[in-house]
Amino acid sequence: MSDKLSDTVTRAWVRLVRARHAVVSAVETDAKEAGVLPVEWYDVLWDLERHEDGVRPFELEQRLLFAQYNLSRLIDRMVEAGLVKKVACPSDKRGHMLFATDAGRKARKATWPHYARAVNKHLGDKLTDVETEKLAALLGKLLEK
Amino acid sequence: MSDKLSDTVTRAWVRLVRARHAVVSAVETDAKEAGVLPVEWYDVLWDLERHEDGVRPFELEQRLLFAQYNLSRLIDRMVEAGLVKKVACPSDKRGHMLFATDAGRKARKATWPHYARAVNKHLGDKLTDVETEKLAALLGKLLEK
DNA sequence: TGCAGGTTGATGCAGTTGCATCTATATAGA
DNA sequence: TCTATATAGATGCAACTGCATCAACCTGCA
Repeated sequence: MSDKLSDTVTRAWVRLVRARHAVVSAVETDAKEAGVLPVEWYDVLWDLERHEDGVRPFELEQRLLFAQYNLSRLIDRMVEAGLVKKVACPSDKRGHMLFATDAGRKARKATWPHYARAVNKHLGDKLTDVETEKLAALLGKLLEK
Repeated sequence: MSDKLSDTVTRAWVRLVRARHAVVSAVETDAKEAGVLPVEWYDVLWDLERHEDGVRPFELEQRLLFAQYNLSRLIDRMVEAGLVKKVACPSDKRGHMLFATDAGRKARKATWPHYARAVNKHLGDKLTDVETEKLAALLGKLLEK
């Protein structure tokens, strides 16, 4: 393991940070202007909709890479906002199951086209299909092991 | 501009967010364990070292993509920590010039090998040189205009 | 020159994050 | 069964971020 960084690796590192920052902040700015849900809220709701039988917070934590204490409070806010429902978990008294409420489903649905548009604009439109595929593949390698 | 997101674009978007998160948080964990400077501190110092004649905060803001209010306070903390020196700007009484102190230079230098190792480990070693080059090129396209 | 509008940087405040720690419950093993 | 250890989730506190706004200063133009 070297203490030297090649120029190539350095460039990839810097650009990974910057490109993500550029894309995410552009998308979030668009979302904010449209007055729709923040990305994390969207992601949580989307996960809950795909798992209709209820989701334990720790599952969400693993799938969406949240810090435990952040997720705990995010869920509180979403419950407060009426988008998520918390139900005591019958099989584990420490925990609870989470469900999207109707309002949550509705809000997510209304949010979706804004994200689609923004992601297309700030990411999809800047690359050809082949390039996008390649990018996803390379990023995937960074996520392995 | 479509309200539909292709699977490919979606995958690239998700992985951009996750890969950056995975790499950055792994690198920061290593840095924290080693007790060296946080990345933003490193970046600021590095920029100051490369511009020996002093840097205006707004330049730093543009080059390193900081929010103005965050940078303002980050600089205060770094001045407080003795790593950065603030000098009234002779040509513009609103602003000041920033310089790295000797302690700042020393801290940055001590930090460097840890980042190099961590970035190699969490990014460089996961891709071939050609792949890294390609990744940097594709990410670069996301940063254009 | 004098003023309108822009730029630089700071800051009060509310909301969020990170860390450490706590409680309650579950589970594995003596 | 009883205990030790692990896991799920919450929370107090300090630090940080985002927003809005401010004061000071600069610049261009009438």
